[in-house]
Amino acid sequence: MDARPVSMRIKLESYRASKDGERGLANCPVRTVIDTLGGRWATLLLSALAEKPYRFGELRRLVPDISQRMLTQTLADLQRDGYVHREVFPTKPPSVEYSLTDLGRSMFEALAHVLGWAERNHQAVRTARAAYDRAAEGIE
Amino acid sequence: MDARPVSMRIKLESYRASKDGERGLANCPVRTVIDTLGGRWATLLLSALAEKPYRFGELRRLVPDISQRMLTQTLADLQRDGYVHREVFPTKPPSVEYSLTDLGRSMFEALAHVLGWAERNHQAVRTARAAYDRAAEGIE
DNA sequence: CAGCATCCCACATGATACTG
DNA sequence: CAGTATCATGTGGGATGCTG
Repeated sequence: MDARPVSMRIKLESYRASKDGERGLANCPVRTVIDTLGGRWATLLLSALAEKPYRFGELRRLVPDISQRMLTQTLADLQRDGYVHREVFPTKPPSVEYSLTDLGRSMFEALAHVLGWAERNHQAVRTARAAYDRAAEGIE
Repeated sequence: MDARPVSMRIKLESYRASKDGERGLANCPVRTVIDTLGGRWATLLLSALAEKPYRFGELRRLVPDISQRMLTQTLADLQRDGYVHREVFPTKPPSVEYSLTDLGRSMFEALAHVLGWAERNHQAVRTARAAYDRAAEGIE
């Protein structure tokens, strides 16, 4: 019996094409998901929407650093992948509300493990980086 | 009392600087972690190393698509963040073994939730994308 | 065997201006 | 309010050749 915890038994095969004949990483299950989440703003917007639905302008104020272009585009990417629902209210001027779908909530539940880990351990990572950089400094 | 599951209560503040005075996303706890993991090869190499330690050449054969440049660089990034331990054996010619550190194993345990979700749900994501693209097609 | 140095380009992201 | 369009740029990543 495999003594490793379940979480350690992710199969490397999951990174390859799901069907023979498909080449490269285009069809890789993991990359299908990570490519969208790896962007600079996706996890941030997902965290906001996990809290509650928000409108475009509210998100903009919530994340002042994001440009309007990237806010629009990231939301579109998340909607395209089925994580986010976009609802237009034909008021005047119009308002648009964004919310997580069931798929999005399901995915965020998994992602939250990483976000939680990051909250708890980012200092350890920073410390490791500083040590690595200090060691590299001595060599040059 | 907050009825949301623990995983939903990731605080948006975690994305901001950990200390006042630090501006932008440079000091964001989540970005500190995600910036490294978001790359094209990091999760793939971590999955391999979670299985067992590997040498440079073994990793290269395991992941034929990766260029030598990116294999070296990604491993260095992972080592710098403290996820990976690099051990040089002064044989001739030299061999170098890479393995997960305790920090790396801890982090991968969280990451595995996302990888597992991706394995189980990538088809749903692909389906959502196809539907979105089909709808967009009709408009143009 | 396990890298490093160099060149190069596509693409992700930002800045700015305009619109229904 | 919630976008779109356009231009500019930094950098992630590939290709290739060299080295201890």
